[in-house]
Amino acid sequence: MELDDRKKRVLQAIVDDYVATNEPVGSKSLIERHQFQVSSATLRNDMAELERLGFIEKPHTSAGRIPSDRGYREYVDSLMKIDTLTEKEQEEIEFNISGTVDEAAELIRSATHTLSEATGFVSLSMSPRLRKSFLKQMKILMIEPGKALVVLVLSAGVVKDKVVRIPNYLTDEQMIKLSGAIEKNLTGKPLDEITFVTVETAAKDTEIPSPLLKQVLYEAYTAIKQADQLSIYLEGEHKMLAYPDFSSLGRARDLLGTLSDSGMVAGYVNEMENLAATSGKKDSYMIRIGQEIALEGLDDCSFITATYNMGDTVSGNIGVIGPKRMDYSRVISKMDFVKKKLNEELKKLT
Amino acid sequence: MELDDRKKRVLQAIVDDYVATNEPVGSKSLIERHQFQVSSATLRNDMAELERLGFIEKPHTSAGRIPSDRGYREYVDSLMKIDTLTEKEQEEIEFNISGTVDEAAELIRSATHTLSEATGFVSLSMSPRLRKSFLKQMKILMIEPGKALVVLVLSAGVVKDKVVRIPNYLTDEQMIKLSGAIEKNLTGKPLDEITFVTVETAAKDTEIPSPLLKQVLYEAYTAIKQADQLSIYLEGEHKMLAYPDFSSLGRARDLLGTLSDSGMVAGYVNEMENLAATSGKKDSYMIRIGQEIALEGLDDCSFITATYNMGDTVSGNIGVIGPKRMDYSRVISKMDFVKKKLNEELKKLT
DNA sequence: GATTAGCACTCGTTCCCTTTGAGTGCCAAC
DNA sequence: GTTGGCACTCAAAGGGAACGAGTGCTAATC
Repeated sequence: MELDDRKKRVLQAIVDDYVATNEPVGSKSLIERHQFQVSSATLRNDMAELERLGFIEKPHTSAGRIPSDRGYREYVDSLMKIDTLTEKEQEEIEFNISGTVDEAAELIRSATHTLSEATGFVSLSMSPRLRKSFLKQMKILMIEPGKALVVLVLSAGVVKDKVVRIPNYLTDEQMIKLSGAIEKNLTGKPLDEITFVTVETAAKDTEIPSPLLKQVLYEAYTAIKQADQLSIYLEGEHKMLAYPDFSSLGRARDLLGTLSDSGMVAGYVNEMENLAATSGKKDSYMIRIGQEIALEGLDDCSFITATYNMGDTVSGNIGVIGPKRMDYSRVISKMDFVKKKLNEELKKLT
Repeated sequence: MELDDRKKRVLQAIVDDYVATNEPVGSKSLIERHQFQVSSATLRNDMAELERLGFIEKPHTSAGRIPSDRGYREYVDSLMKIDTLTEKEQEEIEFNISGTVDEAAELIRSATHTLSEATGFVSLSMSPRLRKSFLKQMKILMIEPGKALVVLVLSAGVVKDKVVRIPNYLTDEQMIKLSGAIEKNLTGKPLDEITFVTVETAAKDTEIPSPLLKQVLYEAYTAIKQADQLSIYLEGEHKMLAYPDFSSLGRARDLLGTLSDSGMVAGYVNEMENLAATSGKKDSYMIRIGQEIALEGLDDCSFITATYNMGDTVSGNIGVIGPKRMDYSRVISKMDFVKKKLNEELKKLT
């Protein structure tokens, strides 16, 4: 059931006006603000039809219309045109992201910060998904008797480490031999193919007594697995309080409560990413609107994410969470630009 | 101008009632809820006097009284009695803090989490102040040409590291020689006594060409200095929205906005700590009430901190931020218990 | 001199009623 | 298919009365 041209224009105008004013849009104000060559009565008919089809809805009988989730969906999928950033906006973003930082994690964080500043919304970033990266180096450093530091250098230029407990009477030499053996056998293997058995096999030809070995191997193994763990960084949560969409304390609380559970949000972003990857669609961004977001308290939000890349096999996400009554075009173009810059800077690091 | 006994009791009762009900307290309800052997008129006289002295105030002419900042101050300084936790409360806290964690940072974080859960307020922790800790080990690991990892093991059992850029043509051996030399000369020195010059001197007898050396030394030096940097962790900000004290969107926004600037909060906590240290007062906690807190948007909050210890020379802070209309006794006793448990667990780690 | 009963007064809160106005749906005419 | 007209709806804004918890003050009492 395709919408005819005028209905499309009407829907577009309603979304635009509602985003701009936060007031339900009536047929009359639509006529005033836009060049429709028909009367308000005609628009009223169109609006009744749009409502019947589920694109717009009424807060109450005698009010104007507001877009439904489906209406926003139609808008972002086929009605809006992504606008380009001004020179100044571009410069601001560039200035904040590029520069002196020379560690990936810090770079990603500064991109996230920039994203929140530029949009005025909550921004987020996921740590790079390292399961496809491979081991380049592994060192085990004795710290003191019973304690060692496992240092992993991964292909994406990432360094991870973890303090582990080891048997007291393990010597420095044994440690070096062991890490050498593991390193030799596992270098080049993607993290997600490393299992405890792989690690055990790798260490076979060291002449360390087996019970001792087992404990250290287990620790080394968990260190490797931990490197693979996702973490999320959120910024600007408090900015949501500035939007009238969350002026009710209850909504605001639900929203911030959910956002404070970073594990949950991380899981959701991950899910979005997987879905996008398997669906084969190759948009430069993913978007979820209102009830499409399966997180409590985000019914009035939209959730937009994009993917950044570190080398060939490693990627992560950045994203924005804002009121669903947002200027999608601006937000998307800003996020797109931040992503682009971030990718460029990440490339420089490797 | 000492308050007489009855006035003290009146002030105490007003704070207690106001904390419990969030309603301005009138002379009549005071008589009803407490066993005063005098009439309401007498209390009215006392209240007028307490107001004149600045301990309580009226939101408007025909309302009851609420404690002023000064009133709360008097209350926490001399009126309240710290109550003890129930078995169950203690167990809950113990359960959450002790356990399997064997890294200090994680332990501190879990204590912070517990603190927020137990009080229902915002909790925070500062990373340990490492400037008084000393270097135990230093290793520089080659990662790839031009990149190395500086690993520092500090006396408090803390491990810090940083990826640094080094000249491309520096060899592995040179690196080992260099880190050996630095380590040998700086081991046992407190971080805050290490300057660039110290590092430079330490490396003197390596035979590495000087311009090369300079860059690496500078990187090593910044790595050491960075280890000393304070960071803060905040949790439970959204919980503040649940309190009627912040039911006005504006207040809530100011509060969360300020809390989101973690550098600022960290600076403030640090200042509190320094002040307490120099003033020589040896309370187990520090407390700031309302306007005493020099941070925007925290006028209606109280800020309570305590100090945890890692070894002899290293310490950090944990703290709680809640509405100043809080049950101080409960919060303080909970924080005290969390601190005690945290200290115990930290001791086990070393 | 401290305490008390009594009383006029204040002022935020609550409730109810009216008015306003933007917006709607529907119908008959074009 | 489009339009002007019209009756209808309903949230929001405004006004005013009644309420009531609380106050300060005064004059009497212990």
